[in-house]
Amino acid sequence: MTNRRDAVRDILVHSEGFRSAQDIYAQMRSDGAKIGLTTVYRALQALADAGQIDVLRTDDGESVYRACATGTHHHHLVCRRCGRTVEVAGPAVERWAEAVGAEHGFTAITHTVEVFGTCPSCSAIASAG
Amino acid sequence: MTNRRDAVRDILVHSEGFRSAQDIYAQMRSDGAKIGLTTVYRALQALADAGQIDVLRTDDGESVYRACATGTHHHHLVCRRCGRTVEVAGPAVERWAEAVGAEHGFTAITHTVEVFGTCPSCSAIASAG
DNA sequence: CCGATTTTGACAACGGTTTTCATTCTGGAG
DNA sequence: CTCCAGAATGAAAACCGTTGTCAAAATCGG
Repeated sequence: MTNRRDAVRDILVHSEGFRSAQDIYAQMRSDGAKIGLTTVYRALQALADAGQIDVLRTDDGESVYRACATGTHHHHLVCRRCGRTVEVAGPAVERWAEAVGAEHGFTAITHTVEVFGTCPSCSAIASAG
Repeated sequence: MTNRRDAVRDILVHSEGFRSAQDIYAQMRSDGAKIGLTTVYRALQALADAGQIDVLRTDDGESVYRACATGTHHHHLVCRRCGRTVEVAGPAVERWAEAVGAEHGFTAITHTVEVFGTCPSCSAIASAG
């Protein structure tokens, strides 16, 4: 039964930004779901393995997950204040990464790129307050 | 006394790629140094705070450190096989990150970029073996 | 040398993640 | 429906890197 897995994915699909496993677990429990933390982790791993969600590590070592709109390669622009996330394509970076790798004779280039900033709403709040 | 701190930095300076705290600790002990793991962590934090070393998280949540040649902003091209690291400047990425942020109205843009690949030596080994 | 301050490091605590293992659920066979 | 095998589940323990605690040791100023 992948019932729980679907439930976990559902949370992610309806979330704006990245969510942590514990976060998702807490929400499911407060929604009344009978699910264990273990199962949340397992569902998350399964989804990540299936390429249905993205995973990345925060600076404090927590894994965060997000259901991405597309299955294609892209990066994220994340608001450091509210967590709002925008998916961005970056042909320029892809080319840059390839070029940099090639320049040093490296092959099979991959890369991780994350852009952080303060979103318009949060900027407004910040400058107002 | 920053004796230990210097010792820790020394290890990093003479290392090719990124090293983990535990890794550094192990090496110092096997070199005969009388030092505690706690102190290694503290030294690493101090060095990172002083901007003398770079820190990043591996995919499995471990923090790894590296003494960088320059104090200016740059990124890393890391061999996924042997860990060899090349510091690369990427004006193009900087501009791209700024542009992407601005395009969505985000301010105070920062970014993390890491490029991974297989270095020439390791490529040779791989194709040979 | 003496006291104040800092540094050190063994050990415990922490927190997120993973493993363990007994229980529950599922689906097919009889 | 009952029985069984295999998969899924989840509570609790184990793990592991990291951080905090606190007493002992080193260092500095006088």
